[in-house]
Amino acid sequence: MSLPRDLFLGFVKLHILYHAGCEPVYGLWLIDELARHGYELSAGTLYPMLHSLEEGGLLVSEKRVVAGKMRKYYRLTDAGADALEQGRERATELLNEISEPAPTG
Amino acid sequence: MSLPRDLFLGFVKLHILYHAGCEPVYGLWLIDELARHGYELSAGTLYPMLHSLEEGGLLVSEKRVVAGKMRKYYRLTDAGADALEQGRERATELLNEISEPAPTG
DNA sequence: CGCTATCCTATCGTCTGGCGATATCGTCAA
DNA sequence: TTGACGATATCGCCAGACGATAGGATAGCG
Repeated sequence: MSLPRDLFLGFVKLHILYHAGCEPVYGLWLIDELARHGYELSAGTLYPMLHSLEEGGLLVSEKRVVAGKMRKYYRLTDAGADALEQGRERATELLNEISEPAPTG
Repeated sequence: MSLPRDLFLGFVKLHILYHAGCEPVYGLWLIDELARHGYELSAGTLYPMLHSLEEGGLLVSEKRVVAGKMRKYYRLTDAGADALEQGRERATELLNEISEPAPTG
């Protein structure tokens, strides 16, 4: 059985921030990359997500024409790097906690 | 600067599942416990969350009267344990990935 | 006994956001 | 010009996050 999606969306965003920190990324590439990690999102989910991340100051975009196609490349901002770092810490803390054996019952 | 909340809500739910797997938990205790981990959520956020988790079959509840007060205790179901396990894996994978040093720029 | 404080859960109204489906835009090929 | 293709943008609906507030049960006080 699959998990409710809302459990994962934060993870997805963190992934996006990370990739945008490695190199400029664009929509369809992200959809593909995330699918490789098991997160299947449609364009109707990803693009608004990107927009809100940009609006929130975590990403900045820049239009480029590649092979005749317009692409919007997103890069991580300082605030985005900060958010990613906080996400890292939170995720570490979460894993530390939930990885302790839970008594069944 | 604080992160957008939606980055964290999945983490919060995983925390809840974990705690519910350790021992039966109830609303206000969770609010307190989560606050200790830096997640401040109000009752209006937590209770509907609990309800939807139960509706989704990840938790089951049981009413108990403690010190004269009615409390609804939530425990993890098998499906919930499964979800938690998947969350663990995802979180591990996420951390593995985003912990690699990202080339600046 | 009634009053009030306390503890805990439930819900209302609003606004945000996830989603599939669809529209749109720019370029290349013929 | 038309069509195909790579990509982004948006519409419309429904779920859900949120603060605020209500509800309900009991204990303690007088």
